[in-house]
Amino acid sequence: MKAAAARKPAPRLSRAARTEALLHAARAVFAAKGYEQAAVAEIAARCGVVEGAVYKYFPTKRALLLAVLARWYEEMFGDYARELASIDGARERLRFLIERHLRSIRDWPQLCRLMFREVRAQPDYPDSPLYALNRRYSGLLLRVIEEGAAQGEFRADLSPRLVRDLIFGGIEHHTWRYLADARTPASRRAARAPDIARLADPLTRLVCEGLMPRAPTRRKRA
Amino acid sequence: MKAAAARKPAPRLSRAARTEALLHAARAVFAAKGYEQAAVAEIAARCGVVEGAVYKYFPTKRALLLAVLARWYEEMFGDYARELASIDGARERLRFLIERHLRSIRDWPQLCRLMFREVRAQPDYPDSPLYALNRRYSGLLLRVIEEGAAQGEFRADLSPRLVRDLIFGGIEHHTWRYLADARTPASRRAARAPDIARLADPLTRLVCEGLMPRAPTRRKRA
DNA sequence: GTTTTTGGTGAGTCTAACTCACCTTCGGCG
DNA sequence: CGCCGAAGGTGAGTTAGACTCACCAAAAAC
Repeated sequence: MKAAAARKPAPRLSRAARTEALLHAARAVFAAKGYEQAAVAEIAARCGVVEGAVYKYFPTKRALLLAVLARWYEEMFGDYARELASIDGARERLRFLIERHLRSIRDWPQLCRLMFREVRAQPDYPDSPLYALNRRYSGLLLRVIEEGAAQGEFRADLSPRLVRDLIFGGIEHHTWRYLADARTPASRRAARAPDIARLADPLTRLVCEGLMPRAPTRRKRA
Repeated sequence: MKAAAARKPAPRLSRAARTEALLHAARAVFAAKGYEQAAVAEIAARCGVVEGAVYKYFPTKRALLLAVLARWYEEMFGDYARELASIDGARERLRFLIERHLRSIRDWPQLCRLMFREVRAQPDYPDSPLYALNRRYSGLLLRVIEEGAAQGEFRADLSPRLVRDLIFGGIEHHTWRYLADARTPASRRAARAPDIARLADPLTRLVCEGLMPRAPTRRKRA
């Protein structure tokens, strides 16, 4: 009772600083509660402001979510392209991207889940900046597949987009249980994180070599 | 003005008949509007009853959704197992299930979307009857893969579950744009339905043979 | 020191899921 | 045929949370 339901005086920040604080708090609350269960009032309270203040910075709750995720995307995939450039061979590049994708899901299951469930499913998604960010990201994998096909390391009779979607969709589906459960600390105990070391390699093999056995598993020597 | 905002007299149905009518109306409304945009009042109105009446039959809006989808699942996959039994060869059975899955998505994109977005992502899903139905369905594909491996037609060094998830997840991801857009008749014009004939085969080839070229594409003769 | 700009407030409105006390019709039973 | 209990249906609530707005006060501009 020391605060005695204290009325809030008023801290005061610049627009940039307040935006930063709101994005930080919003990420935490969205990650912990999911979109619908998250209350704008709680995000505001964590910054020491009142609910109405949030709407001075973001027009809607949804816009706040999109801003949180855009920030995360930029943090995350900032230097993927650079790292990728230092890897030789289509198959090795493929494996790298598969492993990175798995790692993103393992490390940020709640934000991935928001991306999959709240953003990608909405009709306004194709026009949002997040769509552009996602295209840039998934374009990395697409280009690896296309280049692999152009140089004869991959077969050229399959749509690169189909291959890309098989990989991303397959990973998402395989890790879905973890994505759905890893919300509260309580449930995270039950949901075991995907073991990247044991997943990246079989996945790469499956995509590259297929389900049917190869006669002597001949490996091309460059 | 001919109805003059007519007050509703009162039709009256048995519990079974009213439940049926509500499920029918709810499927239409959920399919057209999605879960959040669907109003319980509208579902009720389509049956000529008032909103409160719905809650005599279903405890929550969500329970109504689950009942709608459970009904749909049962309609849909009633005789899959039987049809599947008449097909020989793991690869052919795989192709059959891939094609059927694509067909379900093409024919019921809105309900698939509800399944993916509203049901599967919820924490109560693993305890719901829908989860059991889905396990039964996806078990068909899993068993095809396992049997194919047991009989040497498929390689045995890959987790069957990983293969299954790659297929289901890949299909879902590849058709996502259609799933997300095919809601209103207006938007369905833009979202072209997946061409099953042009998708089932490459998908089967990709999964079976892999991304890397095979020397002479040797096909086993049984 | 005055004015203007802008961060912040708190008391609203609005919508839609859900509740509840009551009404009314139907089927059974003397 | 008339009563009565059960069950379908009603409509006026309650509640929660997103969003709005008129106003205030501190900082910045002049």
